[in-house]
This record gives sequence, structure tokens and C-alpha cells, in this order.
Amino acid sequence: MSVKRYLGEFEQMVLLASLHLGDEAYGVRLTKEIQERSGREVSRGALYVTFDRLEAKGLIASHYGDPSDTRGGRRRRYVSVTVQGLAALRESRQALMGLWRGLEAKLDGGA
Amino acid sequence: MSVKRYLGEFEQMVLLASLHLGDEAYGVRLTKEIQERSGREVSRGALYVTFDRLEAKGLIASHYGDPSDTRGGRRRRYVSVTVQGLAALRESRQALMGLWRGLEAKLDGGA
DNA sequence: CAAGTAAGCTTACAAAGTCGGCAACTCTGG
DNA sequence: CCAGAGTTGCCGACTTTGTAAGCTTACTTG
Repeated sequence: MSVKRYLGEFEQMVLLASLHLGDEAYGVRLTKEIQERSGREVSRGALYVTFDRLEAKGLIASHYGDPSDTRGGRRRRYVSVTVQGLAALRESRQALMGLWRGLEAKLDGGA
Repeated sequence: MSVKRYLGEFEQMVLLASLHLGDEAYGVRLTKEIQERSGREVSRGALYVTFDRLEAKGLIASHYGDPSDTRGGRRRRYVSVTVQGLAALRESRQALMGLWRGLEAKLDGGA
């Protein structure tokens, strides 16, 4: 169990956005969500690569929607965060929190 | 000037730990700090590579201490976060905060 | 001077992230 | 039925970040 492998930043974002979207977590939608919430541009393909990696690590599961659902376009690939994904997220957050703690003043109000 | 480049996770950690340590921010010390605060193992070299990269991007500045300070050993390389470094940190934090917002329950108390 | 030790550096590689364009599919309108 | 256009997913080549391990430099002490 790759005890040593940590989440990348973008991986984290994908997981978080998926949680937010729940049922509606598929590629294009996810892209928008991340963009809106983080202000970051996300290239189309970046996402799918990340899907694959996360799925390989067991942090998300994905399934394809019905063609009938969609109005034109390929079948959507819906993803959902697994229990392990949630755990990884938690751990990752803890790590950063530990480092942020005490610096809020400089990092928030800053400017 | 790569306006689009974001901080990696480890880079973030190095910056944050440097802020915490202030005057005492040099390699080995930093390693320990990160380990303690985040629970993550940090390999020696990982840090110096990151130093160089951060310095190249102008996010930290570094200078070498006096030999007389130290009792045996090479001169320490002290680093400090630049204004730009602080800004990058802030931005990066904002991005994640936006995504975390609303999920605290699942990620904190979780279980 | 030799050994010991505390730091920093270098090199090579693995993993993560990015980009741009193509492929699959569905829905129109002619 | 066919052509075009809109959605969505995927591939391949590349850049950037992160990791590991061993080596070097320099000071201290005997």
C-alpha cells in the first residue's frame, strides 16, 4: 500500500470538486467547478489523465452514463470519491493545516 | 514570465516552514520542521532541489551563514520567503480554500 | 594530519501536470 | 440520408515537480 505516495495539488482539487458535485461529477462540469472555485484554468485533457491516475490508486471510481441522458456528445464519465479517496484527502489536508497553523494572519489579511 | 505557473505541494510546504522558522530556516532544520508539522518524511536532497527551483522563480532568497556560527560542518544556507513567495502562497491557499469550503464536516470530523 | 560530523550539492529518475488536437457520438436541418 | 455543428472523452508528447542516494565541503578535535 504505497504508504509514501501523496496527493498532488491538482489531484486534490479534482477530488474536492467531485465531492461538491456529487452526482454531477463528470469531466466538463468538473472543469468548470474547479475554475470557478479556485480561479484556476484547467485544460480539458489534464482532467482525464488525472482521472486515470486517481482511479488506478483507488481514490475515485468512475462509470459511464447512459447515452440517452446526454444531448449530443459522448457518454459522460461520472466519477465518485471512494472511502480511500476521502481518507487521502483528509490526510493531505492535515499536513497542510499543520503548516498553515499560525500563519493565517500573514496569509489571509496580508496585502 | 510564466504567469500561469502554480506552486507544487512540496514547494508550498517549504515556503510555509520557512515562514515559521524565520531566522532559523536552513536545510536540516527545515527538514525537521516539515516532518514534525506535516508528518511527512522529507529526503535530504529533495529540499535543496526545491530551494534552487524556488530561488530561480524568485519566491525565496538565500544567503550563506558565517562559518564561525556553526560548530563543524559546512556553512548553512539560510532562506527567506520573498514578497512574491508570500503572494504565491496566498494565491495557492485561496485556491484550495475555495474548494474546501463547505466540505469541512466530511474532511474533519469525518470518520 | 586523520577522523568525525554537520551541513549542502549533484545526478538520475519517477510521478504529476499541461497542452493541443483528434475521435466518438448525438442532434439538427437540408 | 447526409453534412455540419456541438459535447464530451481520450491520446501522445512534453514540462515541471518530487524522490532517492550518495558525494563533497568544511569545520572541530585529538
